Amino acid sequence: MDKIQFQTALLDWYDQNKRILPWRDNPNPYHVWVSEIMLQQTRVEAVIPYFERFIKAVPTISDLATIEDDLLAKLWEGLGYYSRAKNLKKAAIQIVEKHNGKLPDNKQDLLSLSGIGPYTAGAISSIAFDKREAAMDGNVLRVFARLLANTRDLSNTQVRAAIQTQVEDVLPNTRNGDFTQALMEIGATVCIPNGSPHCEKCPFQEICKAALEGLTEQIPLKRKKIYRRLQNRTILILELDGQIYIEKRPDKGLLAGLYQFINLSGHLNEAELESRFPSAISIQKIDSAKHIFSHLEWHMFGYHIQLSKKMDDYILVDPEELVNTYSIPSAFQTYKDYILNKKGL
DNA sequence: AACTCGGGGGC
DNA sequence: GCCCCAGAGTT
Repeated sequence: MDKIQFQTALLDWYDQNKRILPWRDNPNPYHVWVSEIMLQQTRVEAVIPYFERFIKAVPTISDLATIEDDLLAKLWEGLGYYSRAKNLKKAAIQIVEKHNGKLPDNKQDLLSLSGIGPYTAGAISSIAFDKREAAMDGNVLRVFARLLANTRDLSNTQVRAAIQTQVEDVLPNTRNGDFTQALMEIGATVCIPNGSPHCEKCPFQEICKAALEGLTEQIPLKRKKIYRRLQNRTILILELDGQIYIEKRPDKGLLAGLYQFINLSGHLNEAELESRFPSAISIQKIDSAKHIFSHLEWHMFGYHIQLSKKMDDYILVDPEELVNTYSIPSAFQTYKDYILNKKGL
């Protein structure tokens, strides 16, 4: 199978098997950009509802450049990797100021924008502008590793660079956007990472070295295990006459700039909370919860504390307002549910 | 090169 | 539980 045959086989497969996805309806550069940012380390199925809501709420780059930070955070609530949203707005401002309000079409200028790295620059320039650029994501890496039976560690920089060159060598002279998407699509739906790949549905089953040699389970090489550090925390539903206290997280670090219930480091008992909140009318232990991040784990105790006096520094909100306007990350979902279930308190 | 940064789906 | 996902930014 020569290069032309490879391209034709892949594009034919794509034409017959591509999924209907909202960012493919009207793939203007802005839509492609937003979708690519949302799709970073995030599954297609998770992105779809966020993308549709986001485009309705923020239809253009100039809308994005001037969006209120809290609204932006709310539109990203639950999607994770929240710096993506901040960088998205930052890049929109850069585009308005330096690129006449239009997304640049070439990889180099795209790379200068916040939140756009090598993969996303290649993806946007090929998908939105049909440029002859490679976009190497986890799918493409895996597909090529299997095609060529590359048993090396794909986290290695040199191995990735070699595969990047191999991808660039087969890029077509037309339909570059479809070619980029087709490589990822076949990786996501046929040449899948977990479980067995669906080689019987693959147009390359007769040239794929991993398939021919029975190595699809061994390739790509398993990445080494990552250990998470554990943190104990105590989450407080601080209530004053049916309203709840929340606070804004610092604008750097984990869950930056999002809102949260008042919480403390460690697992506190009722006596410790009594001395810390002398104006408490009642202290009731509620649900415990665990939340897993990529690199750490929160083990949470929960307390519902009714107060008799106002507190400084914190934000007092109605339960409806808390749910409808403040972006509260999924780590606190158990305690959000507690409030919703107990509304009326 | 290693670490930070979220959350969830599928097994 | 465990793996990994249309990765980028920082250290």
